[in-house]
Amino acid sequence: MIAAVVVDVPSGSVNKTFDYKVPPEWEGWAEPGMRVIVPFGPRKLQGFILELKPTSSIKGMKNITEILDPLPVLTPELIDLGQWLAKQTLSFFITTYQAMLPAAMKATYEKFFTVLHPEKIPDELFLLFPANGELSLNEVTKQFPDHLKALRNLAKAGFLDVIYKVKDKANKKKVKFISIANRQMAEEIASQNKAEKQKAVVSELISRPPGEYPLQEVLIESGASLSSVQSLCKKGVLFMEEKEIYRDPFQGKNMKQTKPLELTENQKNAITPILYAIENNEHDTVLVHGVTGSGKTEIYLQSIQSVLDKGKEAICLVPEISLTPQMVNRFKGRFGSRVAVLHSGLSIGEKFDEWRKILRKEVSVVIGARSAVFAPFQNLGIIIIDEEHESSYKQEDHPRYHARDVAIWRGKHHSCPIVLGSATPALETYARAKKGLYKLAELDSRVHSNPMPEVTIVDMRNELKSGNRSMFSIELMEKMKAGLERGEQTVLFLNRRGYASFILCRDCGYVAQCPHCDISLTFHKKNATLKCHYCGYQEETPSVCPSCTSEHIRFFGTGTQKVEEELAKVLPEARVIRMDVDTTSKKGSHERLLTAFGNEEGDILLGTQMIAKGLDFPKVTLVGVLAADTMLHLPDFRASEKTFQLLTQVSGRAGRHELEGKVVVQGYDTEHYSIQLASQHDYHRFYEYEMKTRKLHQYPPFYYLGLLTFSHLELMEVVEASEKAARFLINRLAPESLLLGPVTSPIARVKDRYRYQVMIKYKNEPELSDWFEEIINHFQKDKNIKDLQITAELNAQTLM
DNA sequence: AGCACGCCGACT
DNA sequence: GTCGGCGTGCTC
Repeated sequence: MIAAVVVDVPSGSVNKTFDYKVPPEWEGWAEPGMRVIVPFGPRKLQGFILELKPTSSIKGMKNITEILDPLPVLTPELIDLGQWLAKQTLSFFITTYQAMLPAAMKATYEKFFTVLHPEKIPDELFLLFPANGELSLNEVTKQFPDHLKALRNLAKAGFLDVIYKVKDKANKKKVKFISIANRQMAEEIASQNKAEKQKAVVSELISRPPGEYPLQEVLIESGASLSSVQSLCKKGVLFMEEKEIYRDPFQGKNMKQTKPLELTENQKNAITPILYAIENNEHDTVLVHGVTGSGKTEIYLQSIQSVLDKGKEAICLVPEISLTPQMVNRFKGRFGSRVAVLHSGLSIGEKFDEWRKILRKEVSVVIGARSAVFAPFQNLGIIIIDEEHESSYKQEDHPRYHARDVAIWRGKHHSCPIVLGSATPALETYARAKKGLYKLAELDSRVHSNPMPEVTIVDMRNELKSGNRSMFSIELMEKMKAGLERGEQTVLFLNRRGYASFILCRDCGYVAQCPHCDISLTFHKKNATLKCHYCGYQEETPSVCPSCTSEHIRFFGTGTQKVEEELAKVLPEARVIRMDVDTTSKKGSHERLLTAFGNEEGDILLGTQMIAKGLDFPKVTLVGVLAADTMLHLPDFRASEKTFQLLTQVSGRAGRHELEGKVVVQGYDTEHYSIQLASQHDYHRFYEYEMKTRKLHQYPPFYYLGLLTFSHLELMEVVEASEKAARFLINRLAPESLLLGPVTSPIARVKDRYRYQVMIKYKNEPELSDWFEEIINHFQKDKNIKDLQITAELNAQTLM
């Protein structure tokens, strides 16, 4: 039997399967989707079996070295999905398969020297070898780099052997358990008056119901040490066993059991097409467009319930789930231990454990971030994507997939519904729904029919004119004070995107720039440094302007720290909880701060993007947006859409329960339609307006956006390469397609590399993927241009 | 991606 | 003469 294997080498020249013989003893065990170790040249590599076949035309095939999994880790469906995805995203096969699995399953490689002819090895080198005879090349490089050469030469001469080892990153967590092996002996020891420690251990176990207990726990309870337990095991009184356990990130947390809520008329209408598709095993994509607080989550939960009732499985995607422990609690509360949670806040090991629960069919619901869309369920009944417009559903490195596309692919495969939920759907999504490609369910009122919060827009230019130079408008100040007096809470949102704190000279206008990238440096107060967010370059903050030596050089822009300081001045009695990258970098701090705010240990929650979504606190009656328009001027055709979405999300944090909510939006470009329409909670008018703009400028959803980006240290090289690519494409594109460029990228230089791009706006170019591939291959082979980097995207979300 | 093989410059 | 620089091409 022959196995076709993709190997763990992300390179174009080996982006195919290699045939290996399956040793007879593994026939019947080996299956497509299993990870294996195979010899590859002189090395050993991890790989995936994609296919088993009886014959092969390859001469001199080698044997598979080892099979790593007892069960396939990729289902046949995922194997197909990977092929499609590789083509779609112009990625290597191995890259797509690795993206589907938890990081813990990726291999690490290590080389070792072993001794073949001891008599030929000088003593000083011989001494380096550990007892097991395997000397790690890595260790040598680190500790005795001087000996490296000698060892290499000995290997070349054949006196040493080099062996290659493939290891799993995966560490199945193991814990020792003890139990009573012989109860009669145990009771004897417990009644004796010698060996106090042993007696304590045994008594502890006798006092418990029969069964196994974690060693560590018993030791602590009895005050004994490991040696007493070991001698008891030797005597045959106790039995000790190592067991694989799951790390449980939710250990010790009590989930309140929740019951399905009665749906409103509105919700019933929305859930009908979903339940219909579930009932009839039909694929359908349903967009649930519901204003904030309209009860989308309850629709998700009840849809999932109906999927589970049919014996099927469900995936629910949420953006960066660690941001909403509330959401996890609701799922765990409804479905208990049938839920696995996959999000970026978990350690590699924790993610691995959650994932294994899915593979072993120990759970039937997964809630998680983007990559959870690959959960290896085999009987999938629904995929829900909450906040479907979120840009985090698009992976920004290879494979550059969009979870929405993957979900729909899987929905077709399993004949099951895909539910997209949002208060502010992506324009693409809403357009498809209107066209009838997706079903549209509108939820236009909040569950408790409490009104949408009243939004006031404040033009900060007027504030400045009337002499208010603080960062809070009179209106916002008064409302904050009033809320404080009533014992209510405020959320202050600072939109920092496109508004980094940069250094500006007030005399000559000099702005500190990164010497390696075309971008201004960001001021970090912590150690008074200027940092580049693209390449990590750092320098000290100058005290005089490097350009005109003026001393009037200072940092502009508003950081959360600065807002916090200002708040302390104007509202000293308010307790402020600040949430930003600085205060949430430690694991769990995020949740802790939110819990503190929920327990009313703070009056004002001040933060950036991370507080915009999903928070639901009854006492919040005021939301302040400090700089609503900073994103509008970014070179991004989605700027208006993103601003509208963000303002709508933030406003939605106010007045979700009995108390009425108010929102104050501050900005400088307050006439802008995305600010005006967000304040009126009018998605539909925003949609109409924005669609006109997109049509006018020929952007998505009217056209797909293909993007080729070239980068090189030499400007001339990128210009030439991108022009060549443009010429290649222009002859092939359909007449209604548009080719723009080559032009410099919005960020013209990153890490000293110049960046040029070619943009293709197209409606239907089935061969574009092939042409992109051809271009990439061409430049890869071209020996006249070295070190040219090309990235290609068929459906670019941004131009940066 | 690695690694071997192979062909040219600077050393014992 | 040889050690080692990196350009080239292959890995079932």
